[in-house]
Amino acid sequence: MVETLARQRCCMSAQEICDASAKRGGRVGIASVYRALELLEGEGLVQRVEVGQGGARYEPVVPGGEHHHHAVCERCGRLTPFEDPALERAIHRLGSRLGHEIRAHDVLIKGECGRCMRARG
Amino acid sequence: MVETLARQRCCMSAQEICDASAKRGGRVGIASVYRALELLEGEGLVQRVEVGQGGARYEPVVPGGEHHHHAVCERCGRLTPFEDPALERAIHRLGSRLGHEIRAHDVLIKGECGRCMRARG
DNA sequence: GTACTTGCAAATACTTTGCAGGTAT
DNA sequence: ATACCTGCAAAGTATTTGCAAGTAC
Repeated sequence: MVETLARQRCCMSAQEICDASAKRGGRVGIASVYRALELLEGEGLVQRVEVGQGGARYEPVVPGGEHHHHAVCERCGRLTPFEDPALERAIHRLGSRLGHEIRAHDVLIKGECGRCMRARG
Repeated sequence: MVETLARQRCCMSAQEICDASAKRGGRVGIASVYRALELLEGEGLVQRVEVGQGGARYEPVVPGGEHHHHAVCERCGRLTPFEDPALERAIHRLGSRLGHEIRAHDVLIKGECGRCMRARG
């Protein structure tokens, strides 16, 4: 059941995970969702993403695989995932220069999304 | 007085700003701090930084000047600011590729800080 | 006085914890 | 029976809002 939670692709809030699980038959309390997320995050299977809209979101970590970041639209709130090798390279190069381990990193871009730009000016 | 808040250099929590202001004579309620931060953030004079430790932090934005990001130590919680031109370049290049405006961006590095690495293994 | 700002206290939102009941071993 | 997992409800923290009082014009 804990597995069910992490099966969603995109990042979701704890509440969304709870609701989504409920819809597919598995009734879960919000407390259990948080408890499961805490465990999964500890195992490195889920990562917490903060998009500055009150409330964290969580998304599964693909074990050895792709790695993306998020762009959040300041107008509609839509979250767009993206990946960029040059960005990753820049961050990993930082490791040697900085006297700080880079166990994980997160990049958040804020601005208007393409959809809103097209819809308005 | 609103100015007093943003005069601190590093990023602080709302509560820290409140306490710091109180110490230098200006008694401010936490509510006013949040109200001022909201305004200043709207004006682009202050930016909210989320380091995933429950509670946002805020720091003044140097108008045309330097721009840094943060590395947070997973062991001691210490926050280390850093800047990296290559990283900035990578992000700005992203702008053209991504169908998303880049009005602001944030990079957070998580890992053990130099001090902790030296103190332990 | 009218308009605006402020701090306090109450209200909210999100997350964590205590606990009693249920399941597995 | 023991150990573990669960949901509910209570407790906590962070942030926002309502409001009456204070200040500026």
